[in-house]
Amino acid sequence: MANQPAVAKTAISPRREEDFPEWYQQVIRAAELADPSDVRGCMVIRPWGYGIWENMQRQLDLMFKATGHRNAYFPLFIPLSYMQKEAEHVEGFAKECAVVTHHRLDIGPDGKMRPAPSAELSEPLVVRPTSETIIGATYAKWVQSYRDLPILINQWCNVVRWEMRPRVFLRTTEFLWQEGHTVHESEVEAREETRRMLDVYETFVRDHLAIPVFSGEKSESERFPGAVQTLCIEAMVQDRKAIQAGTSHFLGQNFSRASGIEFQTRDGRQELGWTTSWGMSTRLVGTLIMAHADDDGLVLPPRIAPTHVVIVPITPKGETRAAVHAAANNLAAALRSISYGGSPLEVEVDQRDLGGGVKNWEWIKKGVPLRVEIGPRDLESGNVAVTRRDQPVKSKEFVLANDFVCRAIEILDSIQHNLFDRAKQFRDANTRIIESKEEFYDFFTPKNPSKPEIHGGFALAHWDGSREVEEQIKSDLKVTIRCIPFTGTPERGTCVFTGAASPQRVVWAKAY
RNA sequence: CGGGGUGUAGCUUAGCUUGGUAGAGCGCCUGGUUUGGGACCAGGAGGUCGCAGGUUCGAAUCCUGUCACCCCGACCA
Repeated sequence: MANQPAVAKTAISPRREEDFPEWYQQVIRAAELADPSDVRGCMVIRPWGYGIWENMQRQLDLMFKATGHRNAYFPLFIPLSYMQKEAEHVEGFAKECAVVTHHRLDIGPDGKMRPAPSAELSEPLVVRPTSETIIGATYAKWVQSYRDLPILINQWCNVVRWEMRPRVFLRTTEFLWQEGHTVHESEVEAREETRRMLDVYETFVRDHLAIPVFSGEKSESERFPGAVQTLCIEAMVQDRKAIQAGTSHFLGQNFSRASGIEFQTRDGRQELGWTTSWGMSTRLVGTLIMAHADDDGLVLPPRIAPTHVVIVPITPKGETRAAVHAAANNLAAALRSISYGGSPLEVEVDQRDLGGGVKNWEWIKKGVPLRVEIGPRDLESGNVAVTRRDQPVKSKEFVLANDFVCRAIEILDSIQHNLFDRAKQFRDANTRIIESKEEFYDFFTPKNPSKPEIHGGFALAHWDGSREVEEQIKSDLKVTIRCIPFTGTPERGTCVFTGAASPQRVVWAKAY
């Protein structure tokens, strides 16, 4: 007998605990979500990954429409002068802007193509890192009266931020996102909008991505450049780091002032509009991966999966092949007639002439919620073998095909809830109330500094509100305040670092 | 932009010290046996060894330059 390996073979290597960043890359590769591109910092989003993004878009779009928003599209290019309009905004984005300076190529003296010196733009164009400025300039033309308000617009588009250290989905130079931009008559209304859209994100991430979040406000140092207030939702992924899953900004009158969004009020005065902006991006795909995937690959919450059920026909003998395929297709048809989350169940029959094991493992790595095998033995019994992706790989269950059809939605819902519960349990287990500086430093210091193990988590600790403390902690531990959480009953206390008064606990963590 | 490292087939890589113009595993293709946990047998395709120059009869190997990428620091959805 050969030696049993110490740990079961996993589809993804290394495992999460061995090397989390490398595991993440391998999951993306194994699940065929995306490829790194020849252009540094950019990615090719493959159909399986794009399918997930499309489902995110579809669901969020419904939610935006339901809260009164409409889609529009604004230019990719922003005149350089627009970027200068809001001082903090310029400072925040200047270091990561791609700039277009020419509008033609020609052949240079060395015989190679180059931007034609004769075709230099009189004013350089910035590829949008976000669209506040150009949308603001447009809104300034649209708004004259309080009757023109509110303006509630969203756009789906790509943006470019020239990042030093790209990582697929998490931090790419070009990424896809959604940016909402609204103008309101009053501060109260704009603040309500800011909070409403954060709640939309929280609901979406909880109910569709099965990820629990802390929602709250950013500290001043983490605020969006130019915003008065930045709200966010913060998730914990499996290496216990925090990741911002969505943000909503109350911009006050800063961008209105910069862009000249002015309107006549009900009592005849001229007033600046109150604006908001809010966004979430393809980063959520990365968040989803790091939140739920395991050592065998991706694990998709059913509500966001491009395919809910994959049927794998097992056809060992030639004479039963046709009958097995027919049974598989019948089952698929029955399942497709069921509605799930407002549209038909997505069912794939994998008829490729490959071994059952090979096919199964491919779907495991892609994270399909339910796998169903139909083989010759099932033709008479009417059974199918069902495996849930949230259960161990070999936990196959034989059930009557008809029963499975009846219970499919129930099982998917059960997977959805199980993934959420699992993620919440993980987060709660790694969220610690911390009362002293020593405890805090201990929590965020790995046992093995040369090759840090997965450690830390969320620390709920009192903070005196000073920027100095934030900077000290960041430089000592790379830990930052992820948010000042919304809480019904703030618990007063004293800062664990300075002993000064603290109005409430804040969430600290290492972050992506 | 500072410090360190690496470039050989789609991926992981051997060979480099001691020059003799490429080998493996996985993947891919063909045929067959298979198919209910990643199968097997046989055959096959794929590399101007990052790029440019130099030394040499001869360079993946030695020298010079250059480019790219990775890791660690400052920035970030």
